[in-house]
Amino acid sequence: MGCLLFYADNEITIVLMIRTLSREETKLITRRRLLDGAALVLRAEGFEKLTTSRVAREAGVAQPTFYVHFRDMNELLHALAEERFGQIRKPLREARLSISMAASDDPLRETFRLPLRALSEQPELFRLWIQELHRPGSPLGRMAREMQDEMRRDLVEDLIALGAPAATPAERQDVEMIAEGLIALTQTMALSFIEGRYTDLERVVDVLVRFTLGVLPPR
Amino acid sequence: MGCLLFYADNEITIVLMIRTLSREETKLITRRRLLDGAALVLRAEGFEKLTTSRVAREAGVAQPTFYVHFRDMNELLHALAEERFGQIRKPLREARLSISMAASDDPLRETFRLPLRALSEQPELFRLWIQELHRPGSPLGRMAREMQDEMRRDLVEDLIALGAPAATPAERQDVEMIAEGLIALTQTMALSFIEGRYTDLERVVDVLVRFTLGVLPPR
DNA sequence: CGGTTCACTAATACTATTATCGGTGACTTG
DNA sequence: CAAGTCACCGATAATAGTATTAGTGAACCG
Repeated sequence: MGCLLFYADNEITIVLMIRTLSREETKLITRRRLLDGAALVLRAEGFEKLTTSRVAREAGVAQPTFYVHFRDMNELLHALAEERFGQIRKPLREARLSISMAASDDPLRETFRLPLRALSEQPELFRLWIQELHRPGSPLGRMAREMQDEMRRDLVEDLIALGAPAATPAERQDVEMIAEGLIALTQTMALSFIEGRYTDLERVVDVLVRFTLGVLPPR
Repeated sequence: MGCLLFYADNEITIVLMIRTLSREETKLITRRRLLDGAALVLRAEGFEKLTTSRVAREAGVAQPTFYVHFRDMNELLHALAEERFGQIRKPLREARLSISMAASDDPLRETFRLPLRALSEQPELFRLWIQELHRPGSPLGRMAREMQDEMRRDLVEDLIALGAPAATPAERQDVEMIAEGLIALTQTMALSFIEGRYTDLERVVDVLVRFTLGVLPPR
C-alpha cells in the first residue's frame, strides 16, 4: 500500500495504490508524466518555453528529477518523437494499404480521406510535426523529415501504379515532385480544416482528388 | 574628415570618410550593420543563436549598443521582417501584375517563375518565413500569416480571371482551397529547390503549371 | 568657441537555465 | 529484519543572456 503525490500548477494529483508499486513501475509513471508534460508545454506554449524546470513542474516533480530519466532535453525530445510521430505514421501507412488493396468504393478518395481524418484527430501533434519539419537542427525535425521522405517514396509508387509515367529519370523526378506536392497539399488542407476554415471534409477531398487527377496524364 | 571602426569576428572594418558624417548618418550605418548582422546569424546558425551579444558582435559594436537602436530583440525582428519580407512581397506582387497585364510570353509560367526565383534567392529569409508561419505566438508569425492571406486573396482573383467558377459560395470556397493549395505547392517546391533536390527550375515550373491547369475546369 | 547632445562603451545587476551533488526515505534483497 | 539500492529532492555551481547605468568623446549648435 502507498500513494504517489504529484504537485503541478496548483493541482495535486494523488495516486492511491491498492498494492505497493514496484520501484520500476513508479519510475515509469514519472517518466510518462515528464513526456506528457513536455508534449503539453510544446503544444501550449511552444519550443522556447520548453525547459527542464517547466517540464518537471508540469509532471509534478522537482527539476533535478528530470535528469534521473533523461540525460538532457534532447534525449527527452528524441523519445517523445519516437513515440508520438509513430502515432501519426501508422494511420498514414494504413491509408496507403487501402489504395493498393482497392478494397474501398473509391480508393483515391479514401487515400486522402484517411490521412485527413488521422491528422485532424491529432491536431496538436500534427501541428508539432509541421512545425518541426522546418527546424533544421532539431531531433524531432530530423525524424519528421524522415517520415516525410518515407511517405513520398510510398506515394511515388502509388502514383506510378495509378498510371504516372516513370520510364525516364526525368519522368521519375516529375513523379517525385508531384508526390511531394500532393503531400504538401494534404497537409495544408488538413491544417486549414483543423483551423475551421473549411468545414466539409468531403469538399476538401474533392479538391485534392481534382489536383491529383488533373496533374496526372489522362489515361 | 574621420573614420568609423567596426571590430567583428577578428575582422576590422574601417570606413574612411571624405567628409565628416553626421551623427544621424553614422547611427543609420550602425543600425544597418545590426540588422544585417542579425540576418547573417539567422541564415548561418538559426534562431536559437540569435542573441543581442551575437548580433552586436556581428555588427562590430558593443552589446549594449544594441539597445541604442532597438528596445529588444523582438523590435529588431519586427524591423527585419518589415524590411525583408517586403523584399519578397514585391516580386510576388509584380508576378501578379505580369499575369493580369498578359505582357509576358506565357503569363502563367511567369507567375510561378518569379516567386520561385524570389524565394530561392533569399533562402534563409524564406525558411524563416515558413518557420514563423507555423508559430502561433510569434510576431513574425502574425506578419507572415497576414502576407499569406493577402497572397491567397490575390490568387483567388487571378484564378477567377483564369476561368475558375465562383458563382456560388461553395464554388467560391473551392477556389479559395485551390489558391491555398497552389501557394503551398509553390512554397514546397521552392524549399526543395533551395535544398537542391530539384536543379532545374523550369521543370518545377512545369509541374506547378500542370497542377494549376489540371485543377481548373477545362475552358 | 563653449555649452549641450547623444551614440557608444565598460561594468554590472538581474534573471533564467542547465547540470551536479550529497542526503533521505521508501522499496528491495538476502 | 537488516543492509543495500535508488528515485527523488534541496541546495547550489556554472553558464549565458537581458537590460540598465554612468561615463566619455565626438558631433552639434547658438
